[in-house]
Amino acid sequence: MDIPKQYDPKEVEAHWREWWHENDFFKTSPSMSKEPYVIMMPPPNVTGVLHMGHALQDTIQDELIRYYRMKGFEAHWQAGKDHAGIATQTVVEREMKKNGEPDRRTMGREKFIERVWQFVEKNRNTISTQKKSLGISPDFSKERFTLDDGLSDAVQEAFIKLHREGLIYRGPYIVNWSPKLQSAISDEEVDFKDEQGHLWYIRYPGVDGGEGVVVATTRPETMLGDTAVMVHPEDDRYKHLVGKEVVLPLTGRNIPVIADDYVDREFGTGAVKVTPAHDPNDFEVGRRHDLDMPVILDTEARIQAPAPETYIGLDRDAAREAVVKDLEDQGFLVKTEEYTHSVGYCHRTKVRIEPYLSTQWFLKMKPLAKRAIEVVRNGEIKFVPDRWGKVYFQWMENIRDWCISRQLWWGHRIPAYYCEECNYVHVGTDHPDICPACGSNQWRQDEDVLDTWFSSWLWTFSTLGWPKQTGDLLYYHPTNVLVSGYDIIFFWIARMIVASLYFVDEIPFKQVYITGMIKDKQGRWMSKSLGNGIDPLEMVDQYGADAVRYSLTVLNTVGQDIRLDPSRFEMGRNFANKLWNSFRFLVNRELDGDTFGESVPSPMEIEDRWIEGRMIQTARELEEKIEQYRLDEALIGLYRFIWNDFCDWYIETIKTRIGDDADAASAKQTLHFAINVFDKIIHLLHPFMPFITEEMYQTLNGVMGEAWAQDRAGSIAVSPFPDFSDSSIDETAVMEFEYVRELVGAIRNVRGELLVPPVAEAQLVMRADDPKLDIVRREWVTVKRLARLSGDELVTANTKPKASATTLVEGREIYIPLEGLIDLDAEKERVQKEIGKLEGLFKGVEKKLSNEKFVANAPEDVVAKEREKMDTYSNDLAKLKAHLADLS
RNA sequence: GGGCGAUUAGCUCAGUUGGUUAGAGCGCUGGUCUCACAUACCAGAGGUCACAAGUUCGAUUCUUGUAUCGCCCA
Repeated sequence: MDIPKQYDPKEVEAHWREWWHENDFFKTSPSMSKEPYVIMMPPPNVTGVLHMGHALQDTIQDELIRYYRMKGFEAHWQAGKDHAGIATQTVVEREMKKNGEPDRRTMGREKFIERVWQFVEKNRNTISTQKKSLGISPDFSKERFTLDDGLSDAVQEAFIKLHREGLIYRGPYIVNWSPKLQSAISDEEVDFKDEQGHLWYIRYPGVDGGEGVVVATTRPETMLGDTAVMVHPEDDRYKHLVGKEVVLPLTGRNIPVIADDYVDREFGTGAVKVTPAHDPNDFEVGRRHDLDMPVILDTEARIQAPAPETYIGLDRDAAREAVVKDLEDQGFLVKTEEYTHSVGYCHRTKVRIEPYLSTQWFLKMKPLAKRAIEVVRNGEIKFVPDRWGKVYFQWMENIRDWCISRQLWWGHRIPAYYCEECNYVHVGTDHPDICPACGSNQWRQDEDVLDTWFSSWLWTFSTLGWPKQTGDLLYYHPTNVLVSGYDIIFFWIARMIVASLYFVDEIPFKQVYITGMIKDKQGRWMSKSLGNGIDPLEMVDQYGADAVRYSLTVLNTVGQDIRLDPSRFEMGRNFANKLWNSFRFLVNRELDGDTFGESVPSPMEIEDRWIEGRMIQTARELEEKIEQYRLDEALIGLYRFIWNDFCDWYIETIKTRIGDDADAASAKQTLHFAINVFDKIIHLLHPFMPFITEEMYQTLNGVMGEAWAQDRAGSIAVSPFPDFSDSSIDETAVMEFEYVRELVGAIRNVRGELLVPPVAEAQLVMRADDPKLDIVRREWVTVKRLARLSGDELVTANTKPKASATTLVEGREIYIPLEGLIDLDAEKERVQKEIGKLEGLFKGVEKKLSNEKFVANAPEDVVAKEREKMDTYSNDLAKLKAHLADLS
C-alpha cells in the first residue's frame, strides 16, 4: 500500500466529516433493549460562530457520547440553536444600518421580524457546519430551535402555568435598565466594577431658613428626582428635623425629612437623599413612606420632565456636570471627596446600567428554589468538580425575582392581552372575545418579549416534545450530564434545574460537568477587542481536528482554566503522526488479504503477552477515568501506552519477527496478532480522535481480507468498545518482558553516558550465576537488537572481564567490555556519579531507619519497605564501589 | 465585606485513605537521517513543591496564618 509518510488530516477528515451523518450513524430512537445515554448540547446562538470554548466543550461531550455509544448505549446528543433575543436583534439592526435600510421602528414590527428571520435562515447552519469540522456526533435530525413552533408552545405553556399559579406577576419596580438596549435586563446580566468616583456633599437648606441638612451622594444628578431626605430615627443629630421640610436646590421644590431605620448612620453625614424612581433602596423607602416617584430620566438616560427645564435633554453624564457646577455656583456644594464604589454595567453592551422605575413582568423564584436546592443537596444532581455546588447554593439561597420581560421584538411575545377599554389583563394563548370586566371586544397584546433564558431554561424537556408527553420525553429524560462552563451556572444551569423540577417533576440531568474556560497565553479572556482569540477552524485547518481535540482534552484538567497557545496543538499533531506511522509500518507489509482469518491468533512470544497485558490494564484505567470525567488522564494514559509501549517497545521488538529474514508463515501470524492489537487500540482511541481512527478502521477492513472484515460494523463509531472484563493478564510474561526492558535500558544508559556511537556494537557479558540467564538467552534476538549488541548468543563469565563498564540490573552486575569503544576514565566518572546518587538515597533511608520512633510507629509494611530499600542500596553501592576500585 | 480557586522543572500543567528516587508535554544539553515516523529515535541535565507555624515517627499532601495572582457574589 502506498501510505504517505506524514499524516495529512485534511483529506482524511474531509472524507468522514459528512459521511457519518449522511449514513445516520448518530441517529437515535427510543429502544426498549438499550439504556439511553443523553447529553443536551448547550444551544449556540443562531448568530454565532465557533470559538474555542465551543471546541472544548463539544470535544468533551463528543468523547463521552462516542464512548457510551460504543459501549452499547442509545447515545443521544441533542443539538439545537438559541434565538438569542438581544444578540440577534442587535446584529440585525447593525446590519440594517450598514445597508442603509430603514430602522426597525420605521419598518414596523411585523416587517422587522420577517427581516430577522431572513437573517437567521441564512446563518443558522453556519455554526453546525463549523462544529462538524470537529467531528462531533449529535443527532442533527432531531435538531431544535428555541423559536420553532414546538418550543414556542412550550414557552407559552410555561408562562401561562406560572401565571395561573401566581408565580408570575406584573408591576412597576426598579429594574436594571440598559439605555443602549432600551430594555430591562435581569440581575444576572449586570456586571459590577469597582470605580474611583466621588462623594458629593450637598446642603438642602431648611424651608424655615434653618441650615437644613447635608446629604452625601455618588450620583448628584439624581437629586432632580429626590422626593425626601431620610435620617435614622434614633440619630440625635437630626431628630429635630424629622417631619419638617427642606428645599431641594435647583428645583425650587420642598421635600420632607423622613425617618427610616434603613439609614446607615456611619455613612456620609448620616442623612441621605431619596430618589425612589432611580435607586432600588430608595424605591423601597418610597413605597414605605408613600412618596412621589418622579422619573426624571428617559429610556436613553437623558434628563426629562419633571426636572427643571435647564437640564432637560442632557444625558446623565452631562447632567451630572451641570448639576454639580450649579450647586457649587449657588453655594449648595459643601465638599467633594474621592470615593470608590461599585458601578453596574450591561453584560452585553457594556454601557452603564440605570436603575429605573418601570413596569415589567417578574417571576417569583423563592418558592421554586426550594426543591432545586434540595436535589443538589441530596446528591440527585452532582456538580463536577463539586465546588461549583457551593456557588450554586450561594445563588439559589439568595435568589431574587427574575425580570423576564424585554423591550425587544425578536423573541417569544408575552402571552398577555390588555382590554383597550378598561386595561383588564388576560394571560393565555389568545384573548377572549369579550372583556369579562367591561364587555369590550378591543384587545391589544403585550408589546414585549420574554428573556431568551425563559425559553432555554426549558431546554432539556422542550426539545423532547414537552408539553406533549412524547415517547422521547419518557425515554431520554432526565439526561445524564450537562457539560458547560461556569459562566452560565446562574443564567442557564440553575434555572434549568428549577424549570425541570417544576414542569416535568424530574431533575434535568444527573451530573453537571463544569469545564474551565479558555484563556490566552497570558491568562486573559479571549475577546474580539483584544484580538487575542484563537480561531478553532484555523487550528483544525492547520493541525487537524483530531489534534485539536487531543490537545484540548489533555489540557482540560479538573475545571482549571486553560491558557492556550496555538503551539499546544503540536502535541496532538505529533501524536496523530506517530500513530499514523505505526499503522503505516504494520499495513505496509504487503498484506495478502485473504489469508487473514477472522480468528485472533494467540500470543506467541512474551512481548505479545506483555503488550496484551498492558492493553488490558490501559483499557481498564481508561474506562475508570472516563467515568470520573478525567478525560485528560484517560487520554494521557492511552497516549503513553500507544507511544511508549506499543511503538517504542512492541513494534521495535517484533521487527525481527516480521522482517525480511523471518519465516514467512510465522511472520504473517505475528503481523496478524499485531494488527489485532492495533485494531483494539484504535477502538479505544476512537472517542477522542474519531477521524484518524475511522480512516484506519476502514483501511483495515479493506486490506485484511473478507474473512477478517466480515461482521464488522459499517463505522468504527458504532462498533463495540473493546471489552476486557473477562481477560486476564499473563503476569509471568509481563515480568519477564519488563526485565528485558530493564536490561536493555541499563545497557543503553551505559552506552549513552559513555558516548558509545549508536552504530558501534557493544558486547554484553552476564554473570554465569545470574538467575535471569534463561530469559536473556531465550530473548537474545530482542536484547541484541534493541541494545545494539554483537554476538550470536549471550556470553557469560564468572568474573568481570578486563576493562569493562559495569552496571546493575536488579542488583546484579552486567558487564560491557569497553576495549575499542571508549576510555576507562569516562566509565570512572559515570560510576562515580552513580555512586553519588545512591549514597544520597542510602543516607535518606538510613536516617529514617535509625529513628526509633519511625520504626516503632510506622506501619510494618512501610518499615519493611525501607529495610528492603536499604539492602538494595547497600548491595548496589558495594558492587559499584568494588567496580570503581577495580578501574583505578 | 463574604466566598472560591491558584502558587510544583525555563514554560504550560499533572500528582488523595500522609511514606514514590515528585511526573508529563514543550524547551534545554549530548548523540543519531538505525530500512514506520527528524511531527522521529537514544541518553541526559533541571525542582529547599510560594512563605511561616502547627499536627505527626514522617507533610507537596492535613490544620492555621501570611504573601502574590485570578474569579464569583454583595
